[in-house]
Amino acid sequence: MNCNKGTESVSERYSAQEIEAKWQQKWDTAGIDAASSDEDGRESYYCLAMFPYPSGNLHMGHVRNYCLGDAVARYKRMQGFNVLHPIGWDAFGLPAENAAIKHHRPPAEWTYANIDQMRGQLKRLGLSYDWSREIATCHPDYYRWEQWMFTKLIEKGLAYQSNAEVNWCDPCHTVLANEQVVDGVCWRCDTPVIRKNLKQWFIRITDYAEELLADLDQLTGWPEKVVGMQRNWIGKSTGAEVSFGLENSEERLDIFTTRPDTLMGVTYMAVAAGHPLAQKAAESNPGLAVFLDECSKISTKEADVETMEKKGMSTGFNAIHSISGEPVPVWVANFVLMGYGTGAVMSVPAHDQRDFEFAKKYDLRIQQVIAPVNGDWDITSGAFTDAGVLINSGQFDGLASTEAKQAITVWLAENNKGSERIQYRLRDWLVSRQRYWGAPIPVIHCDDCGAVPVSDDQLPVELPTHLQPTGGASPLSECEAFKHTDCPQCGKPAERELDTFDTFMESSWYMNRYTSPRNTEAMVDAADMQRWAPVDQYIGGVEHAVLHLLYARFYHKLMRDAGLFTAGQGGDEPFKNLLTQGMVLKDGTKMSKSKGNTVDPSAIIERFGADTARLFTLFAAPPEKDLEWNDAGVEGAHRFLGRVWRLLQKLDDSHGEANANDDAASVKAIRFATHSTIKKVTHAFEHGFAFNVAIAALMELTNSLQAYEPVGDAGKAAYSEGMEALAVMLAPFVPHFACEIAERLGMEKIAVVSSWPQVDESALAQDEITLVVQIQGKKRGEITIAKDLGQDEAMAAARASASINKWLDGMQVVKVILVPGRLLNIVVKLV
RNA sequence: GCCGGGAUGGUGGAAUUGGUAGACACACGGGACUUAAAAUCCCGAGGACUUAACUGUCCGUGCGGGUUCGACUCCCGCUCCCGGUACCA
Repeated sequence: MNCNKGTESVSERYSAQEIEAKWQQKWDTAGIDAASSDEDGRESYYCLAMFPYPSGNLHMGHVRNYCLGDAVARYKRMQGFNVLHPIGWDAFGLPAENAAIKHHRPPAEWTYANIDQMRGQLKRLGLSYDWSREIATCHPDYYRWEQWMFTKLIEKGLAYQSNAEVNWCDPCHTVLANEQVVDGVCWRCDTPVIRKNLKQWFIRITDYAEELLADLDQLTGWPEKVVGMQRNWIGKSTGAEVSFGLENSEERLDIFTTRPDTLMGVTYMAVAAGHPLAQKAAESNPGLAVFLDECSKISTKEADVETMEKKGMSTGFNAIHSISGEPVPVWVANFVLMGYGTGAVMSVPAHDQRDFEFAKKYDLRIQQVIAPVNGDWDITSGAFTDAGVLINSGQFDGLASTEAKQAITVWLAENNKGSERIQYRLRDWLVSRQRYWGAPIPVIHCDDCGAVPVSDDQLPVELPTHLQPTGGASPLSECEAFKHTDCPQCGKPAERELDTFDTFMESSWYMNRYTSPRNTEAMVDAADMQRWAPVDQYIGGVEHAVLHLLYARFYHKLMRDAGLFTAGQGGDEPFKNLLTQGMVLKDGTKMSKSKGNTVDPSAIIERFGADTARLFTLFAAPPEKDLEWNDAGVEGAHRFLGRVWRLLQKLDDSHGEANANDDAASVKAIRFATHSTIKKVTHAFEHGFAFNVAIAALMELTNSLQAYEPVGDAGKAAYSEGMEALAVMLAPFVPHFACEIAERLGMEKIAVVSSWPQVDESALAQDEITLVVQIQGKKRGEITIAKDLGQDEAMAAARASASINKWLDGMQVVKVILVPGRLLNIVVKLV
């Protein structure tokens, strides 16, 4: 190694801290991170990473998310796009209230302090955000538009009030979030939670179910799994609504079923504990009243409801079978929920496994009405849940399940006992939260006029920010100044709604607000939407695959339908491409404070610099997979930067032009390395963002350059070419470092604004190729032949190799498969 | 429970989407440099057996089957882990 030439730079070691401070200042001065509002001929590109909840400190999951986004944003800038890359704070939410209780500070104080802290950390990472567009959702300038939108939804009938159950803790006198219910008890006082019915606000997302489902087809830039999860979540099913009569009553019991073909197999009905029929039965049945009370002590979590022991009790009432007219006992079951559909289901134990187990447990009748098309089914062994042929179904006997669904539904409709019905699993969006730290729901309750939306000129309804939560009832209920107001309609004294919005409300439209974040005239500006929306690349955790992403898609359509922009201006969908990143794990589980397995990004940055932190998080795993944290790996990333740094030593001041026609084999090899790396790294940015592989390719190029001894002008030029390409391609990942290298290479532009390198195809041309030779699909050797040779020549070359030919001895060649440029597989058999 | 995803050396991962399994890195071992250490550089390495030999053979991508000239990749059946499950965000 030629160590003497570069003695001056040897003494100067790579110092991340100095370099990073220097370049952050330079970028800031140059203003290269701001999205340009001028028409400058560049195409727009909107890159968005999910904004953070300001929890206190940046964690590694944030670092990963934002480094991914920054790599994309920087790459697109280098490709010549005018890039919008904003950041802000999802600042309302439960943790702020919890912290407020713990530290006796109002949540606003805690939240804003965290924002300041985390903003500093993001800046220290050198992320190329347009800070002039920063937003915080807890600011009235932001949530006023959400309140405005809600009043429009009330006017349109898209927002409404209805009863819904919440987890209630009696001693704490408060509603508990699902997260605060641990094994059925309150996390703070260990009291079993009970369900409480409250009047709450809903938004009719079900009105948009069909469009939300249909438009999934447009989302070709989304991972298929996310599209599939949304499709399942919406859960469209076609079935029948069936109306059962009740013995000795005028009332009816309505249910929905996806299996009308099994209707003749109904042997009992099951209703929710909260169903009027159950309540009525309990009045004269103390045992049942006790059971209903027990049912109200399950948390509202779906996982709890579905996995608990299935229990029931008879109401003593009978329903009348819609077709047969036979009496059918009505039971109360703890797994039937009020508020999902009609709060009642028909039960067919012969053809539904849960019903089967329930029937076995309580010795209820099992009536088989579907038989397998081929063979028999032992109905004592379990439910037969497949489609088949109808039996024991009177006039419908012999029909196949699909025909029977149709026939029975038609019969029900003709006899006024039901109809075909499309049902969605998706339920309307419950947006009320009985919490303080959220956007106030802009409604005033008047004794005479009812729930009246706050008028435009009275918006925003500002949340008092000085209140102190205690863990009990919402402090808003004790804030007289907030609570009391006048009815906008009749002027009489009235009370404000004390609930606040679900924080998903804020995160459902922030992507659009970034297009005109300081707009005081409207929620968004149509021209700005035209320019930037939809988001070209959205990046965030898989955990948001359903809820956040579905609500945001819905809200986008609400905004469109409110006339804020047209489909042409903002698209029908808010996010064109989606990258779902995996979590950051340590010791196999998600990093979290409670588990004590967190790694503080600041400590890494302090020790190794931002570029090392960035490089490691991008290199350690493919973006969509979970990333296992590894301290040693961080050191490895840092060492890599040191290796590149030392490559500078090999350069002297000659900078000739690289020439593709230079025939020196070593020049050709290094140029091949350079240009194949450009190809690989570019491919990573254009297809799937496999940055771990892109960085591995850059490491390989580094290894090649390190092993290369530049000789003569052509050699030096090829070396410079490789170094410059390396510096520019490193810029999206380790921007400070790349800029410093580029500057030291004497490049005219700093790396972050350099244009992306082009592949010189002539440097990739090869005269000879290596083919793997397989016999019976097992690798037996390699041959190197001229690239255009065919199967016969390849066979000849294979036979010429002794180590290959020995496998062909005494064999008859049956078949030869040549995969051009890859392999030759020879299939043989004994002669 | 239901929906979705995953499993490849000691570790993180790669494999041009059916064509050389283990790129790149971490950890480890050996060597060079050094008074020494750090840093750096060079070399080695999936496992088993075998050879004078990095010779050669076999096995190997969670488990059990299948399709194919050829399977980490496709199909069927499992196991375990992770995410979501509507009030954590």
